[in-house]
Amino acid sequence: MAAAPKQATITQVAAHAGVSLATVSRVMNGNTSVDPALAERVKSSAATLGYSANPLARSLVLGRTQTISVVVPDLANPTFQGMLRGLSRAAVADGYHVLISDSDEHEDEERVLALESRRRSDGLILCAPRMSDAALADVLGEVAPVVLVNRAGAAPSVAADYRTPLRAIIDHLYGLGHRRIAYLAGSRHSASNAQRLAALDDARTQLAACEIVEIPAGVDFAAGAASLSAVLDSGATAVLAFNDLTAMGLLSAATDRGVSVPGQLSIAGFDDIPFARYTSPALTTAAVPTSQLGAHAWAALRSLLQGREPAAELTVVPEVILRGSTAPPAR
Amino acid sequence: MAAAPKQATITQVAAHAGVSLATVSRVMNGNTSVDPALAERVKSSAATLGYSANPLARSLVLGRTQTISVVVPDLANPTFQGMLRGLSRAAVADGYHVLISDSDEHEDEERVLALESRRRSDGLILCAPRMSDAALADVLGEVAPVVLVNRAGAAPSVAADYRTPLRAIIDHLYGLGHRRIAYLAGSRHSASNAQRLAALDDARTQLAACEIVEIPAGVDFAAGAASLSAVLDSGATAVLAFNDLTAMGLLSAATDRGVSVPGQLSIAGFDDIPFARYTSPALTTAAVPTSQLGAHAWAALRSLLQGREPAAELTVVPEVILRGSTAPPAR
DNA sequence: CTGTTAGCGCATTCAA
DNA sequence: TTGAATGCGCTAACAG
Repeated sequence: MAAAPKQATITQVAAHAGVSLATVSRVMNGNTSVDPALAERVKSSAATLGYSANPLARSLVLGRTQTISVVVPDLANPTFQGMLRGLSRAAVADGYHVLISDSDEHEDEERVLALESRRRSDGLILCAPRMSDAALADVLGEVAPVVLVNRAGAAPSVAADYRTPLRAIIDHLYGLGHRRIAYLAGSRHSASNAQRLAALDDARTQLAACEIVEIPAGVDFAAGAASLSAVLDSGATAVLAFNDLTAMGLLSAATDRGVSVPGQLSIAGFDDIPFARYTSPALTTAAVPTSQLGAHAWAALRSLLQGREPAAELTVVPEVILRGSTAPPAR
Repeated sequence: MAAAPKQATITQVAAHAGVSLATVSRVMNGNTSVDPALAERVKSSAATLGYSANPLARSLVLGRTQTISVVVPDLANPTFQGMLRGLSRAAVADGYHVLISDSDEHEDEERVLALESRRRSDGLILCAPRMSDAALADVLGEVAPVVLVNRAGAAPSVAADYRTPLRAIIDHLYGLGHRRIAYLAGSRHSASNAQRLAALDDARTQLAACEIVEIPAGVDFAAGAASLSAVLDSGATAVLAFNDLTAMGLLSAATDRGVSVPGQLSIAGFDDIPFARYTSPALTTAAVPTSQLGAHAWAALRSLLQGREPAAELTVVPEVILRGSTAPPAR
């Protein structure tokens, strides 16, 4: 039962059809300079023998595998899941296969996996948020063609724009009348952090009398819940959470403590994870189009594979989703 | 920039070291019957040239690719994400690469992808819940060695046990004093459905005066919310939802309608999705160890690849997680 | 212990 | 238009 199914070879088809290997190869590859009658005979033989060319042998002689490799830090991370799906479907639609590697958030593993999987493929899509800039630059040359995801470097990249939608959320809150807003900071090393801080700075300088106080929190539910006291002490009437999980933690803690949302406190998240619409009240957030991000990554890599230079940096802009967790401040 | 990095070949290493191809091959593969001095010279040459064997050429001559393929219906489905991670990490630990295909829930696509990706790998792990038994049986022979996930067939399989934990949840509710329990039915075609119904039947026959009423619902949040009226009309004091999403929908609707949970109604879900612990009250549910399921799938396939026959069917048992959404019935 | 040779299965020159 | 020969890069017989 464990036996590999035996596949017919081109030699067998040639013998069956009474022609040479070359002719079979020509027919299978749609070369027109073959007598129609002969071609038909070959096709029939191929069909009865259930033949199709061995992709390995083909790869070896053609120098391309019709496969791309993808390295992600954690397959269980929702960010990469959507990305991977968009990527996979787009690549499959173009006749490519996808080799994945989960680096388990381990940096040196990232490097090894990238190099190794790249040799079995025609190009690489690299999600390596942890890797140092130096290490990244070092690897990039050895794995070209390569496309980076959510990270800049000496290679084409696709990334989500965090700055624009965060600023849009701030404008939304400001428009509702909020003048003192708290920002629950998450991971400082996150590639998106600089963008978020930039959006905060923009708002501070461009919006009259708009104060934004930064409160260290974290990236998960517990961090959000734990920050409630600090938020209340800050005097803020609205909160920008680092992500939806943090927002939900805060929302949950607020509800437990009898702080009404959005009556006494408005809360906005980021990411639009599937559950964001089901909290009470539903969460205002920004939807990162991860699937689209993956599709773009493939498009960029495909350009590279075809010898064209894609745009150096391609950006997808998350859409702000206004729900019930934000409203005008009390009184 | 799009140029592929040029890799040294075994011929170049041989020339550089002044030996034959065979010797280089022997050294690279750790064959001990090589003069230590020569071996050292070869290694040094390989190092300076940055050589490592072309995996494609190796695959062709060895007849194995050190790669396995995985076909899933939807990469965005949480069930497969954990599975894929467990699988990927386990396979990588054993020096194997993973080729994935997302069939986009399309049955004929499942077949094609399975066949095609299988030819680029040494074995297949197939998640094909939609495929008919006949179509499955048809494919199975052509893709061996193969391991099925969450589905029985003429091949080794790994699956989650839905019956035992569902029964355990029922016992939990019965133990709390509930005697009339509603079951929110989901997808009838689901492979797990028969198991759930079996658990229900077991309970009905083995627990004295225990009524279980079946209410058609669905598999998502909206379906759960929509079933509230039917649940209340049924006179049940506790509910077994098809999955966590359905449970959360019901919980949300109940809260909105002023029905206290677990005071007036106990609710249990299934799956333990990441957010289940963060609802108010937190959800009693059963945690399907998807990552472990993936690791088991790899272990079974590895056995097959090594010529051993693994257990025909390997089962992981979800652990029941008791949280705040279940309690003794009112009064 | 080392080198020579023959494929793995295929695409593609070059002749015919 | 077709067939014979060459090689993609490597491993594994087979000699020496």
